[in-house]
Amino acid sequence: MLDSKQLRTDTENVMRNLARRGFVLDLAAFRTLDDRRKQVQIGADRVRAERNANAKAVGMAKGKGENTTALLKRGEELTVQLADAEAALNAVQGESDAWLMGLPNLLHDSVPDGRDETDNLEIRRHGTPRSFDFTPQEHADLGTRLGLDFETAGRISGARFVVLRDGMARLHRALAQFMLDLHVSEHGYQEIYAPYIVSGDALTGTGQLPKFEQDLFALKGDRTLYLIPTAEVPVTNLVRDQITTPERLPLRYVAHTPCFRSEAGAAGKDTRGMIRQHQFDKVELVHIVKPSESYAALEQLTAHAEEVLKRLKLPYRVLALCAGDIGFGSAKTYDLEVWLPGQGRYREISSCSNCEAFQARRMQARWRNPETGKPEPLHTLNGSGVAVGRAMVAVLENYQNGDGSVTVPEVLRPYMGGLEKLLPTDKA
RNA sequence: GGAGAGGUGGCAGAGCGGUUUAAUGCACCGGUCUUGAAAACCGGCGUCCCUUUACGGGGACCGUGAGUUCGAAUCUCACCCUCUCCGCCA
Repeated sequence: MLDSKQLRTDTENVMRNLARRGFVLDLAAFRTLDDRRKQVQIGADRVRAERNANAKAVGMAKGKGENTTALLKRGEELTVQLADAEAALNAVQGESDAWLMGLPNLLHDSVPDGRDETDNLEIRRHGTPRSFDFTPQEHADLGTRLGLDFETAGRISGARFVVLRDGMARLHRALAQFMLDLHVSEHGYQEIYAPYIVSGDALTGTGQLPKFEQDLFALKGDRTLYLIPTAEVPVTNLVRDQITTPERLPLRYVAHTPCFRSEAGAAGKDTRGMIRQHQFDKVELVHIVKPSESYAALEQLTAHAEEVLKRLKLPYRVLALCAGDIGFGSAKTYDLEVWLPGQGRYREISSCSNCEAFQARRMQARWRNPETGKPEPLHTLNGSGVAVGRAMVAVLENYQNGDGSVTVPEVLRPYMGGLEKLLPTDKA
């Protein structure tokens, strides 16, 4: 959510900024709506003030034993008037709020111009793609004899699910454990175990609702709950409705959770393999910081995610997403793309965003700024550190051998009982 | 699932239909005193919205939503959450 004061006083700049995303702010509609809201609110406040004064007068008159007939009659009139005024106010306010909730975040000045993913700006590369003396396979082909079982998953759950067996299941677990340990022991994060099912309010706080409901799995029940699409939702909401003292900042959280996405808009994309699933695991990093520190935090968070790939010795590059490709709630985003030899290209494995105050305003997450003495919105950041399923894809493709086996990356061996190689088998 | 208790400002905690629409304490900020600090004393101190150049003024908020009433933190109903006991259970 944008700052409504800024929207009113600095409308031209807000409009220009949003235009960089390709978002057209209907200035005239906003002004009309805002003026009407103001007028209706002033009217309702005035009626309510009179009603309050009248009610108080009734009390005083009764105390003195005076006749109250006229006052009571006036009170009845005012109550009717107030009901009308409040209904009008609720309608306008609702319209205004809905409109405000639908606006994306403002972009940071450093975000490059552009329309779509082809305009994203490469910032740096790390590692050199390995050269093979055989044609590297894609993970889905390579994995069939290693324990990646899409067929069985299809029978149980349908498309875009996977069953992992033996070495694959263990490798998957090892990756998550390794990442978690790195962030907790070396990067100083607090480990969080959080709910995988959340309320609509939590999702509104982080920005998935109301606009992106079609991407979520909703649960049937008396009240609507949702499966989390990312740990960002429960973990960022840890500070909702709180005023955090400055001494506690910055907060750095890490959580390993499954993520559930309906991928409603991705029909036909990446239908083969583990790249795009309805259910996948992710180790998520969240920073809650003072506004003045959020851009330093973004660099730090990104570096923490990169460290995972460095230790796994996976080649990757870092992109600054362009204005047209950046997410709804983010002011600036770096994507990490890992090299996949089977596909012969870099694929997204992490996305690190500074949401500035966008989420904090929606969820009333504040800190008391000692300079002003006032509660002010915090800045929130999140990033994958990293996606477990895609990391596994990257390990399989980069560490594959000509005989169909896969070498276990050194840093993962302690998590796999010292195992050095995953061997193919014909046993299902 | 059954029975009961309860959700009030950063925290604790009173108020249970009006005539101060939130007492009081702690914490916090400023001042007096002091070499300095503490204590004591004095004053200030919630969040959000609207309005005003400013001083100021108005409104909302006592878990959430609806209702009763001229008037609701206070009464009624529903829901959410917390705690205690019982049952079930990993």
